[in-house]
Amino acid sequence: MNKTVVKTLELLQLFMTHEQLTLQEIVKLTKLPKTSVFRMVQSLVASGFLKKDGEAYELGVSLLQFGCLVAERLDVRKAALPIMKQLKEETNEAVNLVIKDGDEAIYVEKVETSEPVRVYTRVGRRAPLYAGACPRVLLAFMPSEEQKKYLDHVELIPIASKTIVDREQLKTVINEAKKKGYTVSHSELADYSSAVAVPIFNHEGKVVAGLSVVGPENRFQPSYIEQLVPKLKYAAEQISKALGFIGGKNVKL
Amino acid sequence: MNKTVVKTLELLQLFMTHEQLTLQEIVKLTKLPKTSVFRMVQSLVASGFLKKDGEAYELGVSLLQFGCLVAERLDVRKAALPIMKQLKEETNEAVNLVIKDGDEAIYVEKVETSEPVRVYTRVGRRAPLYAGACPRVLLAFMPSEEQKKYLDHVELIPIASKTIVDREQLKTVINEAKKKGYTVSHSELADYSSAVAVPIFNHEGKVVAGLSVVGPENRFQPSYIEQLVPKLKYAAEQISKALGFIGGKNVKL
DNA sequence: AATATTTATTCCGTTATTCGGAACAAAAGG
DNA sequence: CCTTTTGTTCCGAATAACGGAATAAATATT
Repeated sequence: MNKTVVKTLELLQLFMTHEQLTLQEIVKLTKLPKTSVFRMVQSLVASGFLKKDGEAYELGVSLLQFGCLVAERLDVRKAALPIMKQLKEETNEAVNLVIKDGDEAIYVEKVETSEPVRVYTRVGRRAPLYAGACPRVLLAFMPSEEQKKYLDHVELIPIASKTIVDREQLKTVINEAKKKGYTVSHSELADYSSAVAVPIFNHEGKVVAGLSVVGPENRFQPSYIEQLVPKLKYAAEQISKALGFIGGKNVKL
Repeated sequence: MNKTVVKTLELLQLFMTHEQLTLQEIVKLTKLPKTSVFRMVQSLVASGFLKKDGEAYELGVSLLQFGCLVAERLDVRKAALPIMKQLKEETNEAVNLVIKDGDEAIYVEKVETSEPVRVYTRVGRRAPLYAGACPRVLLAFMPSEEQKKYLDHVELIPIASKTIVDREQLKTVINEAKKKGYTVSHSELADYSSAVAVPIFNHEGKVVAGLSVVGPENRFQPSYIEQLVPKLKYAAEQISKALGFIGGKNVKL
């Protein structure tokens, strides 16, 4: 592996949380020698990944191009989008699609609602697999050994007021999700926001994505959730079918 | 500057034109020693910029995150989107927004139409500044010395059937654009597609983007274009105002 | 089933490149 | 005018990248 490259790309990651950074600021954040940072930044600028905007540096538009390519090439996303829109029409709630990336969930598509009170999620956002309905549905339906390994090692850090931080409770919730085929979250990733999520399977019967309906907590009462679940399940089924999943078969676990 | 980093990021650029690449294929394309390519690819995988999908490598979802961040942070885009949607409603044609990135134009936003016959442009797509209405409008309104330098050195390569490849003709078209405040293209970037574009200015009176209406060539007759121009100009004015441009003032050239 | 072939990965001595302190330059602030 | 801050260049030392060759793994061929 190539140390310099990894370090340089780590540096680039700083720009995920900082819109603009001056050389000095990068030096402080990375605690790397100024000269080294300078060289790395130069290289990133030369490659179009950063650009200098007056004093400070910011992400280059090349990254926009890459991002769009990735979005286009995600075929779950392609299959899901029309059905997500339909689901939004039926429920009048925001609909999200997440996939697993390592030990994290990443939001790859969203359909916003026009409701005055709504929950905003950003495409590209990451969340741990244990928090939030949509990430957790990925966790619940992942191969059982992998799941076990994850559950044994993961550190449960609170993100919002009701993030599950108890390992046993998490296991219970996951088992319930597996049994019922969906999972619900209240204020796990953001306060006052709730979600209901179901899994999407590919042609091999493997979970490839989670589909969720998200909205303000006060609206997500049990009776309302009961109404949402069949709609979500139907949508997920449609998407899974589009990916070649043969309905009815048992999921490999 | 950091050679290894630049080379590695060059390698990554291969994935803009190739959805998937195996190690072998990368070696052939780059003509670099296998071991070096291997190391670079490993580094990119470690940083989440590539991921291994079975045999081959493909772009990692980290890039989706970066792309979304860039999109969000482009304030021209923020200001333009609602007005672009409105313009689409008025004209029933696809609307594009491009900005300049070095010697190229890059499409940063689009609003699609529901017309059966339409032109598809991908966000993140690049085009030279001399071809297509939208890129050319950036060229026409850029600072005159910079424009001169560009025009003296650029190599005019045909892209579609009517791409302008004659330097003098290009200069004429640019001067016309400056005078009229808009420019038109027919089959310059893609056959049978036409566009009308106008400039967007920021608070300093500098051109920061081009706004265009794109559609099938047969629909874009002179009489139709005459109808489009005022609508486009009005929309561009709105966006420019949102960016702090004080209308009426002369543009710095 | 054994062998050939292609592709991926590890090893390791050589050397080019990165490293980083220090000096320098430029700009901002007192 | 001097001080301070931030960005850029220099250069010898040290390390990290290089790449040929060997190995391993997976595929194809006989």
